[in-house]
Amino acid sequence: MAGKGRPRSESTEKAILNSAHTLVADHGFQAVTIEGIAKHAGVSKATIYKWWPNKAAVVADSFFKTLKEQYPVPDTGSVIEDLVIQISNLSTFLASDEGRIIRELIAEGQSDSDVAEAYQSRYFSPRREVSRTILERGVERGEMKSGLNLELCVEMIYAPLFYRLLITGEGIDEAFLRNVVSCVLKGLGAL
Amino acid sequence: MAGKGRPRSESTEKAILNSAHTLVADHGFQAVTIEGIAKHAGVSKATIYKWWPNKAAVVADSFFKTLKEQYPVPDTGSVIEDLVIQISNLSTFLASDEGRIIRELIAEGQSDSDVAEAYQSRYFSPRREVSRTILERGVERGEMKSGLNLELCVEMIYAPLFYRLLITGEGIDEAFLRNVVSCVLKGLGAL
Amino acid sequence: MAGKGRPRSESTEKAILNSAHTLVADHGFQAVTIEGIAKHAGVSKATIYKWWPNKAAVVADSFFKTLKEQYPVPDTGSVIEDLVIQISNLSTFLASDEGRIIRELIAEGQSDSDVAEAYQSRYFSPRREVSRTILERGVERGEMKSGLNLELCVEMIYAPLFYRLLITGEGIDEAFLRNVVSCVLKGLGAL
Amino acid sequence: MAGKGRPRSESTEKAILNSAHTLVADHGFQAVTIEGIAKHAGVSKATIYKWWPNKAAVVADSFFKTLKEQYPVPDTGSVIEDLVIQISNLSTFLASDEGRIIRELIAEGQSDSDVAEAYQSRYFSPRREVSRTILERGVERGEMKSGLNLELCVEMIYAPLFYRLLITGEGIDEAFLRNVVSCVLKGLGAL
DNA sequence: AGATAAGCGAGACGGTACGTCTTGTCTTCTT
DNA sequence: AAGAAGACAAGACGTACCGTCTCGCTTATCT
Repeated sequence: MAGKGRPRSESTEKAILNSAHTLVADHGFQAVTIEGIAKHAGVSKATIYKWWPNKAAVVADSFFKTLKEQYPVPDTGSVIEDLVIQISNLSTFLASDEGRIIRELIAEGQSDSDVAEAYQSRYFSPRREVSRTILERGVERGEMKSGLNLELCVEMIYAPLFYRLLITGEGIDEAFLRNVVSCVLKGLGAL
Repeated sequence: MAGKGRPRSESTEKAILNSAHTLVADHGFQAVTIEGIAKHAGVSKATIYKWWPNKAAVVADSFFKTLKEQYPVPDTGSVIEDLVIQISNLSTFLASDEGRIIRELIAEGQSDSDVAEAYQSRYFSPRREVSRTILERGVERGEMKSGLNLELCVEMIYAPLFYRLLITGEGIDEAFLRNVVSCVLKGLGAL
Repeated sequence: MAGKGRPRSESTEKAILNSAHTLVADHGFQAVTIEGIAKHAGVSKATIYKWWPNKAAVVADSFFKTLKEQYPVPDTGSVIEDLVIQISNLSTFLASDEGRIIRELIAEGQSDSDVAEAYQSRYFSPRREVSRTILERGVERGEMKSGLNLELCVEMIYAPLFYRLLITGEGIDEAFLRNVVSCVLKGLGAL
Repeated sequence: MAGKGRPRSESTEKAILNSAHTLVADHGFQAVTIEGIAKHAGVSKATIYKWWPNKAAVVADSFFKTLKEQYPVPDTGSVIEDLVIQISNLSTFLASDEGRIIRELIAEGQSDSDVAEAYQSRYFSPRREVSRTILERGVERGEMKSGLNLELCVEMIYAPLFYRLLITGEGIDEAFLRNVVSCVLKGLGAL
């Protein structure tokens, strides 16, 4: 734990991430430049390049570090209700101005696997885990049959959300989500 | 109404689109530049800008014009089989090197609505229409109940495909597609 | 002389050379940057780099193109007078603010042989030639003996000038120059 | 009053000067950086900046401290021979790889008066003093007339050397130096 | 001995310029 | 007109040094 040399400045790091976040939220990922982030943060470009390899990495970091804590896992006693609440929260966020960032990160992830890895592990995995927990709780409670392919179940519930967000751009309302959830549970024979 | 002056050169347009396609296929969307396309096509940059507003437009055009004709609509007599065949063809293509282009166009579409509009109307709509036809044929045949929300049905069948392609990057095999299709049809009460 | 493509803009070139000259005259060679020249000239950096390889080349060009015509070759009938007049003019210029530029170019020339070549051929050679002409005229006139090593003569007359300018920094007055010229002519047995 | 605190490390100073000298000898003044010297010497940049104001100061110091002792003052009994020997030694050194450093320092001196002052007082003055001594000895010996302007004499002997080194780049041989020396002595009426 | 003070290596940092690259527009000549 | 050639302004790229700044450690002198 040598710790030689001047230690990294926390305030600088924060300034960079805050600036990145602000700028991307205001102008979109494409329009933001490292140079712009540096200027906005009152920081040297070299300092940014020292700690992050490229714009996507800074923005990803800024996004994930700034993220508010997750919503609490809903627990109404009904699997369908719980799932609808959770996914509804998620989709509200993803459709928001703030959420535009992650849509743009997903876009970036198509050609930068580091970014893809980042949103997978830092964003989606934890959220999928919550859905899984809800499902497992339903099985324990006897509300749902056991022996289901829960992975597939989660996947099919999340998929239409992203399909609308990324491909068709259609709006997402609770009725749609409710339809999706009940269709998947019925279709997999859970109910 | 021919118009005065020298007419637009067809060979030039072809050269541009071919070059765009080749270069994107070889190096990826991000790495390709208008300048590169112009050089590769032996064409002036200004000529490209005259007919397309930006790189994405050229690449989109090159992609859709180069596209081979669609597979014939499958007709085995079974809705599930037909759907699985169709989606399987689609997913095979999307997962291929060639298909990487459309994944990158989807990425680009997150911040360029013209591109989004383009792949919607020129690529996905026709394919969704095929699926819809298959479903309608099933209803006519009495294989499926009538009165279903076919839009939702198509959406839920396509969604997991793109979810894997764009978000998780997981591979797609026929078993997965078969699961998805039967789950959706069952879930919506079609069978 | 094909002349394809947009021709090089004369006004741009002039703006660059003028800016380079102004800035170097005002702030010195070291303090001037390509970026600064570009900004001052209202020109893109790339345009400068397109036509000159580096700062020294631009400055050298700007210096030599801006140079007023030479003083007329003096012709008083006396070799000594003529030489003193010519060298005096030269040294007055070299010691001036304007002349600081060429002193700095000579400095640059120590590590950039292109620059060295430039001031040799574009500045000093023509001036040495004038001195040589004066000497030759003296020989023709019978004022000086023939058979002298004129090269050496010119060299020894110019040398003390640069010695003071570059090494000792001492001022140069007419008396000094007169001493030098008469010493050299006497020393080489010209008189 | 030795002073409190850890004393300046001699080995560090030596390492810095040695590195500066080596690097400048190998790559030239322009290509050398403080950062490079620090790295090569295994020393902190801040330590260099603590004791020297800039690169030129370090290099000047390194050059003058590393300098071998001067050649002994020649004493053949002939002023011309002594002068030729001395100047020949000097010019051989200045034309060498090692001597390139001082040429580059002279260049630097055009825009940094501290450097100019340094080579004046630490390098050229002592050498001019030697020439002066030779001349005075000649006067004492009766080999030369007295009442001469010795300053001018020394100046005119040194000048052609530097003129060739710095301006024309021409080589310097003994014959040339002999010509110069005898011309000057004759020209000033010393002989 | 303990306190005090400076020297020093390591390395972060803001700043500035580098030289390159691409964009989108323009000007000229050719077809 | 259409188009190739290519100049151009604009501005970001990622790199390199500059000179300054913490750090923590070392090495002395002075209580």
